[in-house]
Amino acid sequence: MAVKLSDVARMAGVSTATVSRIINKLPGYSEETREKVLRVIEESGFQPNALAQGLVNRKSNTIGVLLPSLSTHFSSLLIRGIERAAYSQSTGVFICNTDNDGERTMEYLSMLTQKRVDGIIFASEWLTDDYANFLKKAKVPAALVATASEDNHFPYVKVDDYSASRDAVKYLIQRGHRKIGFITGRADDPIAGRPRIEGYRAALRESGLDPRDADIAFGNFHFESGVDAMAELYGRGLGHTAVFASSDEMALGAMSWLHAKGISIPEEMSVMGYDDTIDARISYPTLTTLRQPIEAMGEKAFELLMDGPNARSVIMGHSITSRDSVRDLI
Amino acid sequence: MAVKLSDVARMAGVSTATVSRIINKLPGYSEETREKVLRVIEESGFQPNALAQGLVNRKSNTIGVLLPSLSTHFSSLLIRGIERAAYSQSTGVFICNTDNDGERTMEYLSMLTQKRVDGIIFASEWLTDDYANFLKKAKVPAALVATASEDNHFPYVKVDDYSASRDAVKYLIQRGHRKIGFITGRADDPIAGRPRIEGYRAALRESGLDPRDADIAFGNFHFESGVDAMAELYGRGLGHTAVFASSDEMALGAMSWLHAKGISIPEEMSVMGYDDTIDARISYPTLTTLRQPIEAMGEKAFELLMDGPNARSVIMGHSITSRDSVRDLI
DNA sequence: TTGAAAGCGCTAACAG
DNA sequence: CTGTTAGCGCTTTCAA
Repeated sequence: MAVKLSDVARMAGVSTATVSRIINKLPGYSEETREKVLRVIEESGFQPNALAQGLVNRKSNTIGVLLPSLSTHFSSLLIRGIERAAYSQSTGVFICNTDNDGERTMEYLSMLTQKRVDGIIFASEWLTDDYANFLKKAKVPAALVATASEDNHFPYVKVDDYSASRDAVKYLIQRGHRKIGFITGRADDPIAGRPRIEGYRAALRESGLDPRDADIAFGNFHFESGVDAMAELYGRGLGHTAVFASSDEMALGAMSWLHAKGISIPEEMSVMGYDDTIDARISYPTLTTLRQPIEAMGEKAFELLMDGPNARSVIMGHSITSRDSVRDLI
Repeated sequence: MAVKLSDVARMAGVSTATVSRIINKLPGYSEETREKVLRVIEESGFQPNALAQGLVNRKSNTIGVLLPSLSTHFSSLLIRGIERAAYSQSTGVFICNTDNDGERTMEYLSMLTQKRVDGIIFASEWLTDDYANFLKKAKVPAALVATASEDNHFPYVKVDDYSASRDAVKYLIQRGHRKIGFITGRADDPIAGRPRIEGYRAALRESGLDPRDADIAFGNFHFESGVDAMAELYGRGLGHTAVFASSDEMALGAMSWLHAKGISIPEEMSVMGYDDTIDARISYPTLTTLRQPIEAMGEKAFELLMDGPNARSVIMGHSITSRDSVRDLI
């Protein structure tokens, strides 16, 4: 069995209370005893049992992160941000891949509350009433990142998807594009779907252009769906000179289709992405994209959790990273 | 305060022992009491405190995963595999990004043992004596994935890097390539460096070709290093018709450089990768690559952990995924 | 089939 | 400055 606090106490000839004070850096002992105890700890290899500590302190120094996918660069960056912030506060991070499955999500929610995590970060996925109710009943602090919830009860951190999408399209318009296709999430997606579609339309309208439904094709943010959507869009023969995709991955999918058809980028077709993950750097040509500060959003989400009840939602700024996939038509 | 087991016991008019038996599905109660207790649990929203359970059971149903990076597809796939296996056994996964930093690694090792994880999976990074000694002293079960250790004390799961590299190069040779460049990790890397270099050389020699040091350029497995290595290799003017890179990411880097120079792939230069992550599918042309079953390796690593002392290391099979980046010269 | 009670490893009054 | 002791929420003999 591992050495425990009482062993240390005995070996050092002091009480458990004293050892506890020392390892927790509380006041109440002489420098002399401190050194002695520390030496015993060192020699014995004592590692306090965090389960016992958590039990009495009602704090596990642990959080959970729920996300719908582990395989996108978006997730990776988010996790990195969260992990970095958590590490700096000595807290452990449980990762939970929900696979977009309601049942898995509920089971993870339950597991995390049983493990008495100090908070839960819910990422990229719409927070349904079911989830929200569970969290409220279990009284687990939660923060949302890159999403929001029905009733706005939980603090969130995200970019303004409407403005971001609008700015991206305006960027293309400024460069002389008039016929702009859009590959995005479904309109019934209240976060990455509808607002971005509305932003796209607003940008066109503000420039006196006419947004048509046929200019839009739908995907699920992953590569393959970008390939398919580009094929569909191009097949409609609308004469687009540029296409804006709602994720870098879908933009790469679009580019892949264009390459395969021998349509040169950006000479014959400009492509713009959304996110600015490393996908945008590894593509050829490199991808001009709407940048979300994903890693910073992850860090911020952790902070929201730590802020407790007085946490305030934050809208992070977006920006445009210009690379080589958009042609200047002017 | 959350409702606890003793609350449930009181409300159901039974003892805590009985409730405990019921939630743990142990024998020793009538169907009638079971139903009553279950109803109370349901109505009260009781969630057993896993910290308390862990304290008495000496089992936390939790593992830790240490990896040097979170931002590669390799990591993502590995985590997915581990998480899937863990989820199926109701165990939580702490992710720990060491950033290839010894100090962070040691701190995480310490955090994980304090949290009394049931095991630690150590990925992609050479297990130094320091780490190994810590694990042995703390008596935490550990398993290695995509790596191994100095003293071979811990079970591991990996592919045979030597054979894999050799097979990849033989594949190129079979397609008529004679001048083959190699972009790989440093020779002092005992896993992804040296063995792959030796495999490369062996393949050449076995075909009567002469492996030269100048045919090799070094990278760190990431995209940018692939770009640089390709530039260097090409600059040497050795007339390569193919280049083999020790990671898909580096292969994409190489392709990016070739694209930029107007060198067509695979017509003027064939490119082959290693891993078969989604990077190989999103590139254009799609990448022919040496496939490691990364996700399965993750699952297997978890199983090794659960197998306890009688876990046996396993070499996973590799294969070659043919796509469009290698030209047939025959 | 059930309950009383000791104990898992630690913290925090409280007393000295 | 230091020790005693009563929990934290659960499991598990042992006895009934």
